[in-house]
Amino acid sequence: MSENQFTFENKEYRDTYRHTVSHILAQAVKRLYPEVKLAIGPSIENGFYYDFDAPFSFTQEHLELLEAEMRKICKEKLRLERFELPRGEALQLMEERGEPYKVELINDLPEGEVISFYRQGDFTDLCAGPHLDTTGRVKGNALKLTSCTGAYWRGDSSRKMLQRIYGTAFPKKEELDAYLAAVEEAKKRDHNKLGRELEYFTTVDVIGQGLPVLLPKGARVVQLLQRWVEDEEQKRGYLLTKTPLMAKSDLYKISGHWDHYLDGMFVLGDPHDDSKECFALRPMTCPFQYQVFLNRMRSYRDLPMRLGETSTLFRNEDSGEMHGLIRVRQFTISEGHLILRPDQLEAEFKGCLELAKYCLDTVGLLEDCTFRFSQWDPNNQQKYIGTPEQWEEAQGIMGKILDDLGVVYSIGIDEAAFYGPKLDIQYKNVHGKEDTLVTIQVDLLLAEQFDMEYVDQEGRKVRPYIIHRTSLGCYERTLAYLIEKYAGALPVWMAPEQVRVMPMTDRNAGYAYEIKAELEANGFRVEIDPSNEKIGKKIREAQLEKVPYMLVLGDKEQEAGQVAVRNRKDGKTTVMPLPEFIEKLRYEVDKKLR
RNA sequence: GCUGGUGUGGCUCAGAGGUAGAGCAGCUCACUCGUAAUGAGCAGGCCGUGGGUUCGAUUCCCACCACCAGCUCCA
Repeated sequence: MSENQFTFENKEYRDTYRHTVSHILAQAVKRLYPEVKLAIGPSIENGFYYDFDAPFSFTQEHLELLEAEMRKICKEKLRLERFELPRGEALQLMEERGEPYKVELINDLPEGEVISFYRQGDFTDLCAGPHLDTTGRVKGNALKLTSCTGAYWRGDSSRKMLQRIYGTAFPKKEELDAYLAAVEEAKKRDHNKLGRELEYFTTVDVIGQGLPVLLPKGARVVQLLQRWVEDEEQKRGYLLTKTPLMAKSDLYKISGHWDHYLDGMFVLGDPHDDSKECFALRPMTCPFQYQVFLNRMRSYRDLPMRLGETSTLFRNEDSGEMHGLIRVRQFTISEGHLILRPDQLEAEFKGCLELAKYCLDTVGLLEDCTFRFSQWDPNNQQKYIGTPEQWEEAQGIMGKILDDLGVVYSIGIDEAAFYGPKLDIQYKNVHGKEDTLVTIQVDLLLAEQFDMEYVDQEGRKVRPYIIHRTSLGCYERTLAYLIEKYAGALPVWMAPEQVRVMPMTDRNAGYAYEIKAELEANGFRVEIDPSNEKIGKKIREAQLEKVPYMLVLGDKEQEAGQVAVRNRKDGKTTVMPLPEFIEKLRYEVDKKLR
């Protein structure tokens, strides 16, 4: 065994260490509150948690008492001893100790599975291990209970909500402090805070949950991303469509949304009253865009048909789901559907992936993305349309494409759309929570529902394949991640305010306005500092540091007909003629430099 | 939807059972200043909304709404 096996560089050791700390937490809980029942307590990415069923709510005060008890347990240097029991004795032990959750876990273990326990002093827990040999190896001053919150038993929302205590632990206190400081630092980039401070968006009580208002700055960024994506798609052979934001229930009955997605839709009218028309706002664009294909009889020569749309969607999310710009009830995505001959599937899928990667790379998010192959769950068939055979076929084809393209992906079971498997491109926010940014989906089912067909070379009518895809995903969500990625200081090409003009004195105000007008005439986004326009007022510094360039204009510059350019990146000021600055800006914007 | 927390002028917060404060931002005036904070004055609040308890509530209780973290669900 080499020495560095017992450091946090080694994930296995790190997990073992933190899992042991979670046992120490459970032991502390049982010592202080014996009536509390134990559930499970694994290590996770940045620490560990343990779920408890307690007749009271844990508070910050409880956590502090528990931390103190945990430190005590570390000092006691209790040995962790593993032992195995046959099923009957294991059940008896947990029943005697009054642990119903552990009893359930044992009952669910497959026949023949080894049932192991770990004992440390007066505490024994059902656990597969592994663990450290003694609680003395845990540094008491380098562990911290970070939060407590609700969590469903076995992740099932129909079962009891338990209380989860999150914590973390490191081998040294300095490492713990550095981690906690990094977490605090990350929170400063939180788009939900920064985006409001910098006036990208706001929310309004009387408008409602999940319905953010994009303020001029946020709207500007979204607008230029949309224009750019639409142009890029046009270059790649996409046809732009504009389809309605709502439709009669009839459309959704054909698509399957009425049966599989009704809870997620905003319905206008009474779905149970057949005497009147009933509408619903669209939660997806698919059934609308298919109508473009269905407009007339299609030939194999028409395929692939690549349809793109900057599409606004409405989804009636549960009230607790909304989060800033990341999870909302109305959003706009770079939607698109490709209608294909089967032999075109692989090449077109590749084209979609290349486009998505190009878009994400250009805005700077690709380097932090991960890929997930989202599959159906054969044990949850009521969620999906189609037969197991059709699903196996679609997933088989998609898996082969992904492998051929060398995509490194994880597999997400029961993460598929109701009509097909997906490649989801995932991104984590500053809190470490992951969401889908871009999705590319293979759909062999909906063409049949909509009776879509084309005439092949032999004159036969054939069902096309369909790819559902986004290129930059949802603009609101993308904006949120951009704010977090750049801490609000967006690259010049997408910055809502590219240049701030600051007259030194009001003698220079006229000159400043001339410069501003000239820059705007060249298509740049400029503001005059609203407070410095008059002398002696303060600068809006919090926003100012997010603006890429500041032009300081005093008597000297005015007389020489120049501008003093302060670059945000290095803080340096360079004096140059305006045309030179315009050229510099134009270069950065055209090249989309970051 | 579930668990916990929060809700006081545009923002950050203080306050207390008798009907509200500070700093910053805003406006006015003065000051003409070289790259993150000039000075003086003014204005701004039905203390999230609706009920209840009370002589009296923004402060106590209930419901609802919104915001935050997490769970579940999803782009």
